[in-house]
Amino acid sequence: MALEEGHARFLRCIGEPTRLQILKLLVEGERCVGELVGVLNKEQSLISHHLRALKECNIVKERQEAQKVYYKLTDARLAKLILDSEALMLELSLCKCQEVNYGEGNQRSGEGEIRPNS
Amino acid sequence: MALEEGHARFLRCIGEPTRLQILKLLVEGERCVGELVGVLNKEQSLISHHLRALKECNIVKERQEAQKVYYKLTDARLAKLILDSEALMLELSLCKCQEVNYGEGNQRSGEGEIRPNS
DNA sequence: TTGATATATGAGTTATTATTCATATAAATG
DNA sequence: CATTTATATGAATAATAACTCATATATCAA
Repeated sequence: MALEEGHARFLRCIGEPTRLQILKLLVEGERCVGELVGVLNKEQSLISHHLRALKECNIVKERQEAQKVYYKLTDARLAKLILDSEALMLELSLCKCQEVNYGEGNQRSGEGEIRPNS
Repeated sequence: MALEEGHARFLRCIGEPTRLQILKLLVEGERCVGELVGVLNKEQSLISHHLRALKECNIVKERQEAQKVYYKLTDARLAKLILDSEALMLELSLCKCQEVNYGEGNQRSGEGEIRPNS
């Protein structure tokens, strides 16, 4: 059962919304922590914690440049896995979020942009 | 962010050791609850709860025959995803379970620390 | 009908994980 | 040196999720 434990741990590590957002940005290329914080508009410590979780699973690796730390995927096949699983989820309506519809996936959050709810 | 939520939910649904064990059996073909309970040697109610979770995510579907209920994957691509992600996990040593080493411990890591425990 | 078998369910408890807050480290800059 | 900028960390709390136990439902067989 050890095999399933590692496998499960890996899938759960990917399977968290904020980490998925991070990973989808890293699919496009290397990003430093500050960029991720800015784009995702979340607390810096939260992003750091999630990056650590990803690093501990060998899903991402880091590279320091001056004060900044850049992260990227450890392997291109991870990008494929992430994108493929997303496509499959959508196509098979797996885990449909009943209260939300996916079609409007256009999040263009700059930093500090706050939308008044209507 | 709704997209990532469904995606994450799906990955977490797969990413649980017992559910993965179930799924890997279903990759080979349809199984009824009793068979799963017998093979996995876990409580019947636990297996039932996990099957329900998988069903709610549309990952498996059921078919009743007499008293027995047979489960199978809803789509063959799920089997591929499960097997591919396992292979990738093994190949990249993602989320290595500290207490067990997977294949043969033949990985010569550059300067990585080899910590059998943490 | 009764009893046996197969599966499902809900409540309660425990375990795990995410998030925040405060603070620490570390590199650059003046 | 002190300060600013970028990132990391630990403790505490909040939110989820797994598991067990008791029990419910449903089908079959006598």
